[in-house]
Amino acid sequence: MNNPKDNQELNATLDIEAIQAKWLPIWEKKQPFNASNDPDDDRKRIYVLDMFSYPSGDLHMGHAEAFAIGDVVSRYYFQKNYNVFHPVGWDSFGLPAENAAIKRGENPAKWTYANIETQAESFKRYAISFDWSHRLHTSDPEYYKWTQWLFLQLYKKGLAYRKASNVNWCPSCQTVLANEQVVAGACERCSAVVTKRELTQWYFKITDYSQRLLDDMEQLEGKWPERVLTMQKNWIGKSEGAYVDFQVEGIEKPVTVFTTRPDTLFGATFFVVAADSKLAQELVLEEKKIELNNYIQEVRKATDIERLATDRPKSGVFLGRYAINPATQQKIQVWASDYVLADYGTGAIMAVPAHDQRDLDFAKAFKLPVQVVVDTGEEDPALTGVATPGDGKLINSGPLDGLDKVSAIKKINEILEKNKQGKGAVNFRLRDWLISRQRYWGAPIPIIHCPKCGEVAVPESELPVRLPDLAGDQLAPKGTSPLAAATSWVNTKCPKCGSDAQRDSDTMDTFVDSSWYYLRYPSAHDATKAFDPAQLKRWLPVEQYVGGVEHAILHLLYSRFFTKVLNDLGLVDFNEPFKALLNQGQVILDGAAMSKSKGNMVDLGEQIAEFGVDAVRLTMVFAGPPEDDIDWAEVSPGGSKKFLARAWRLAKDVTSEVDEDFEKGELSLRQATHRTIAEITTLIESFRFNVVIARTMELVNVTRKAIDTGCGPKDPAVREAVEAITIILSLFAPYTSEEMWEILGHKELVSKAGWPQVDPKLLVRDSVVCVVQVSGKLRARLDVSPDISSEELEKLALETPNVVKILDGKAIRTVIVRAPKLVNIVPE
RNA sequence: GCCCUCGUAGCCCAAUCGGCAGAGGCAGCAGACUUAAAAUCUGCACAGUGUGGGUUCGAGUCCCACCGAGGGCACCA
Repeated sequence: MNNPKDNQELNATLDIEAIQAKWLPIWEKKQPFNASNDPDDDRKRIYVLDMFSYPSGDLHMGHAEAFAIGDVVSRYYFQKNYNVFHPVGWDSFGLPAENAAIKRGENPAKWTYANIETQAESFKRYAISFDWSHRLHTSDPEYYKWTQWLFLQLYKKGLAYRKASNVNWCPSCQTVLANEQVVAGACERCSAVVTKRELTQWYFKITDYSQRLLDDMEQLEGKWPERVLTMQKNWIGKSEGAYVDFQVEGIEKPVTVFTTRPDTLFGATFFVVAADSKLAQELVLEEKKIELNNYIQEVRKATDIERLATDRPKSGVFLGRYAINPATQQKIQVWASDYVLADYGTGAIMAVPAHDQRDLDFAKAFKLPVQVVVDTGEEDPALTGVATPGDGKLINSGPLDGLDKVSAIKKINEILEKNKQGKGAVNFRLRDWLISRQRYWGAPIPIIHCPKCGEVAVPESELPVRLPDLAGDQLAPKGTSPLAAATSWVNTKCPKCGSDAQRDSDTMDTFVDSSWYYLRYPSAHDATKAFDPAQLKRWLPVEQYVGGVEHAILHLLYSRFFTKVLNDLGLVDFNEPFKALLNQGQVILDGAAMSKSKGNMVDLGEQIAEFGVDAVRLTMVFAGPPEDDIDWAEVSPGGSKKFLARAWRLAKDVTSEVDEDFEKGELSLRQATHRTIAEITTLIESFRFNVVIARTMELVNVTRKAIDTGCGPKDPAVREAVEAITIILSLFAPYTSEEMWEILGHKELVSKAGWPQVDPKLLVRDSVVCVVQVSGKLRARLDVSPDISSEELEKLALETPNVVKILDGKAIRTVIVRAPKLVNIVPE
């Protein structure tokens, strides 16, 4: 069809390097993605946010996936002519910078800000549709000033406090960790085995918000991944039950326990307190003290991982004392054991071995009595060694006899309350958030310790409390904060009384920084306040948040907590920060997470050099549903590259003029185009981007055929199809689509093109295929009008030759008609 | 141990309400173009949906059991 010269021209390959070099400076100059703050701009507004980056080096494959996915959402709303706010920033405090600084003998700022610059350049090259004018870094004093200010607001409300406690200690990071940062007994960051230390630390009182953190999830239902909501629910861990008071012989005040099974009170045959609790020390008889303390020593030696092993035999010490079961008036032994936790409930339990496996294991180990009080129909736990925690009829329980679990709980709670021996109660697994860290590269806690006045808040006018300029060995971990050794910084005057005082030398967990950054973005450079209420009104809450599931119970829980606190303080007028959440998966290789130590890293820069930015982005989004992991060994960036070149060639083939009247175009291609647009619109809004791309590929194939063997390159329908393809591709492949848009003769950027309008007339089909089944088996296909009546369709189906043959004169029991798509004939 | 999600072609993945198992891609094969290769274009083949039951006119889709994979929680009383 074409002479060889033309052929060469038509098969020209897309020079990716060249178009990247061509468009990057143009975008840089035009900044097409800045949000409008014009009060008269009445377009719909939308805040699209990606979880910000930690500047540990250049961008990697994980960033490439997450930001490619977030960018589809952002660019889609730009095309829909929304006023989109899609800001960028860095979570730039944290340990990796500090460790690098120690190695290099520098201040962490140097490494941090160099990495930020590298990532910023990479983000630009990767063509993420950011509004760069609101850029922030959490390690800037202009930012952490407000982190400190927020700490003080919480402090004033009694939501930031200091207490001595047995805390998680990471021996490798040389700092304490929050509960959320301990994963299966190991440090979330470095995987070192976490140990316990008795230390005085700062906490945020997140437990005050347990119930609300649960209740408000109702707003997120359906808009956050189910998995994340479940994880948060589990983490908050609400248990309903009762407090029950036990008298202990020789002790004045009763000891209270928390139980979820007050109905089994008559089966409580012994009593256990946490070995490492104060309570154990109060209850232990003098002559048992040495034994108890030896035991505690033993327990302390065990790591969390050993402690958590479920097959570990129960251990404990009899404290020499007896408690009185308030229901049976029986004397029961009081023991101390490490299977009871000091910081959950009251640190003491009533043990019901018949109906709780842990208690039964303990009873077996120390030959304590077992009393069945619920008849579950199962065998006697004392004989089988298997506790029966299920529901059944209460027995051996006086007034509770014959009741089921729910009624028994209700009744015993009434009795306890009447006798002032207890009451119904709720307990949560969630612990307060430990926020102090014994490291340098974080926001200093704005508190001064005065020998006369005690804890004194740094006056707001003196914020920020800047970090002193330390470097290299000065930052080396010593088990206490490096700031403590910076004497000229630590030593100060008490703001209240003026006497010699010392600054708090701990810094805040970096999760504090990230708990409010989304509030800072709209007024990122406002030096007078943390965030601007007018701007918050304009943009918040975040409409669509995009990020990894690894933050399900860290950043996402903390941010929800912060928002609720600020809501209570009257500083924000919403109580959930992120209306919708999209979790992207990980990029893995050969079924395993990529890691430097395994040496199976895929380098993003190399992938981009080989396939181009667009092909890498397209591959990330086409690989599968966004939340699935992408195994880079199983996907084909080469295929993406080929597809993009194929699409680009379409643009080159179009020979009609820019202002073509599409109405004059060939009908079947127009219908295909409009059907694709209609379908893609709903697919994008449900995040099914892989299917969007598949549909686009289909349209490319159809258009190719139309050009080569159909209506030809000059038909207006071809231009319409290629323009639609170009605009759709602009969500995934910014460079290729920009180039295509220009080839098509447009002067504006493709990001300003606007989402193509669907003409409903073109969605109507003049005939559809109707499936005719006999007993559910496909027997014929009919071409029918889409608005055919059921009666007519049934008649047509019954007349179909093949159907007549299959039925063979048999009587018909029923005919199911789903006009116009299906008829199912069921013979007797 | 408890809870959740998922098992569709050699591979990655599609399949509104239960209604023709296949849209798209990778890999494969064949052809066209080419001196040849690459590139490009065209065409082809491949599974009956992890297994066993059940509900239904009809099940990839709903229910039950089992197997397998992934994830979460895990001495939280």
